[in-house]
Amino acid sequence: MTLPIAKPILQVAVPTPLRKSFGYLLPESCADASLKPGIRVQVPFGKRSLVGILLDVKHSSDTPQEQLKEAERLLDEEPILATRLMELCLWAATYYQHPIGEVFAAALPKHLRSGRELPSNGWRLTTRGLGLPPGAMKRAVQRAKALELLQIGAVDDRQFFEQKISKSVLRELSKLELIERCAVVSQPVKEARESEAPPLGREQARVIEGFPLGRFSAHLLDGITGSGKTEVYLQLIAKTLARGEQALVLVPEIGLTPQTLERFEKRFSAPIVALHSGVADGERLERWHRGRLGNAASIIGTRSAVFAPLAKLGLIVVDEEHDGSYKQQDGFRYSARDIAVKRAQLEDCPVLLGSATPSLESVSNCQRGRYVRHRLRERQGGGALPILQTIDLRGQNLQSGISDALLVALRETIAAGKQALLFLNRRGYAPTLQCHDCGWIAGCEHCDTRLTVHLKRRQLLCHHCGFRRKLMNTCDDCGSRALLAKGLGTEQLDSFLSEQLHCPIHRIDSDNAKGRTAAEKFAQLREDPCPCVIIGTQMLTKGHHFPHVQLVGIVDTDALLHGTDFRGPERMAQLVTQVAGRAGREQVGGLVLLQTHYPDDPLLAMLLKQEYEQLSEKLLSTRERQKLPPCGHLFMLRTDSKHENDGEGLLSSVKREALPLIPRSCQIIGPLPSALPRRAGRFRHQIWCMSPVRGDAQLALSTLIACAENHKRSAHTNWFVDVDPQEVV
DNA sequence: AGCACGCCGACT
DNA sequence: GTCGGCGTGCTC
Repeated sequence: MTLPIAKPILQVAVPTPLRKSFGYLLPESCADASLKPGIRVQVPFGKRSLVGILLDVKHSSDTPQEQLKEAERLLDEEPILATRLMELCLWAATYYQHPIGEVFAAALPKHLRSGRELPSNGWRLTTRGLGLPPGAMKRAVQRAKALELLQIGAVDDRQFFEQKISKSVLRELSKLELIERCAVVSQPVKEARESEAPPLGREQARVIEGFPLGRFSAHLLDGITGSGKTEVYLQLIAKTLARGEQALVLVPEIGLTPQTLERFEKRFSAPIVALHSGVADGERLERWHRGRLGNAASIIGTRSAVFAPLAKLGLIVVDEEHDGSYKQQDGFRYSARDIAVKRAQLEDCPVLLGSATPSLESVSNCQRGRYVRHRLRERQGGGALPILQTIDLRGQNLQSGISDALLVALRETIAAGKQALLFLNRRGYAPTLQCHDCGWIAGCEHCDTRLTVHLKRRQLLCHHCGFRRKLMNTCDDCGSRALLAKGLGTEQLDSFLSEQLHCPIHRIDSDNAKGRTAAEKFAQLREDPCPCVIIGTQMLTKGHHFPHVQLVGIVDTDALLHGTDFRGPERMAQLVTQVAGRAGREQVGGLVLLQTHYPDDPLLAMLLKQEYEQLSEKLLSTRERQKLPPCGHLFMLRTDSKHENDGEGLLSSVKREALPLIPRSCQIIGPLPSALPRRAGRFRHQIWCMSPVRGDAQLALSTLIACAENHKRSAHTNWFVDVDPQEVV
């Protein structure tokens, strides 16, 4: 007697915001297909047809068999996601409690999500080609050579090129239906011919020599600006390539400038592939595929590149690991840095997090022995550290936010033929427009915020939602013409300094320098040592070198001092240290001046000593006392709603229902309105879910999610979760 | 999130 | 009469 063989059930991750996977029957026509997890499956879903990822093949299902639909077709023969990437996505879906289908969608290039075929990169014999007698086409030398090569199996384009078999020969064979295009896995490019590796410093050499490739370990490269972190990355990548393995390098969103990429490309003969938001979909698929097949020696990319496939991953580098842009701020809110560490674990390779100002998360991981800490305290090329000083603003005369002392310092710097840099984290001319007669303030129609004055554009702009209106001449309320632009922005600094100083003023902010323009400006400032003033926002801080800058001025230190959330002091310390690091790299006597009304502030005092490490330990002990991240775990359930009280109402009832089921170690705080209660016309609220035990916080969050899912969905109220939130405002 | 169903008001 | 507004419910 034979047992009835149960029909296989395909468990599929479907791109939908539902937190589950879906089961499908295997169509008869695919009965003999190989069903490897990681292939794409086209499935009916409601009235639609979607591309999902096969997670598993089962023989039973929770849903009754008769409710299962048949899958429409299998889109791949071989998995497009390797086992380890599948594991990584599954882990991320659990860790971030995010719908599995959307996690997979985030890990795939758009073209693969929409069901397109993988690009072909080689040739294989057709059935007819396989049937050819050995030694066929003896007289057509080139064709015979091609067929000979193909006897072993599929061959990629690069090998034909190396064997000097031309494309036309292959095209003819293809016309004869002897060969066809296909996707081939090729060997990673092994030759890592390094060029012009500069001599290493003692500290750098120690890191590289002792670095354990070949198995999982996590490392923090804690190196002051100018200490040569990038050189350490490059040499470790070289070692990785020499082992026949590939490297994955993550950089912050703005860090992947053409110069950065160039530095990597110049160094290695092996192909380096860049993945960032500027790469178009078609090209992205091409590059993604090259990594998967081993044709790319390394991938360097921003956040989403953490999911990029690499056939033989041997090293992951996360540069400027403290940078906030690694955390996605909408939809699937993952941290690429944290996923990178998990990925290294799954791939069994080392991960190196680098920063001059490590996040408290990483500092804490070092203290707990989870990461190995490597310190680089010497500046390469011997550049001296700049001197930090405060300018006490109390009672001082200010013009456009600049004190006389700072103005003098600027004049002296320019007179000495050097460059100066001013940091002000506020673009536009002024943050407020106020009526001098009645006190009216120009506010945004859609947000609880003021409109920023942009004088050159004659516009008022909301920096939160993008709302704009023409700069008016009269007050909306009383019609007075006495309108004052109050407060300070980079545009105003620009025009003030243009009057005061007789040198070029370069403003670098997103109004003024975007994309290519910014890159060109950076390049120009790097090359040209002529005296000038560079004014910039946060854009300045992200890893750019300004070798000729001698003076750095932090115009509004107090704004940084009074940050909005518990990460404020940490961000302040990182920002000031990073900005200070722009000074004096190749100059002696670099000077950083911080304008402040609070020269005695303890945080500032510590910053002046330039002991970020001690400072971060101090901040960490404060977090320890408050049980805030990374010393406690923080998850949030957030809402945004059209009507003021809907979100809060939803959160209150979710909290009430969930509370009895929540672990004792958990603290549930809220619902609270967000610091900017209304943004882009929507009201925002949140619940904090905190516990010293991660598992407990996770459990509490899933309870909250379960309760939220039980509420009927309203068209006007959205809710979403944020695990390890970056901004708590 | 889509997408359809279904129930009410104000148009040809 | 029916076009379309959005509240409600479902997706293997």
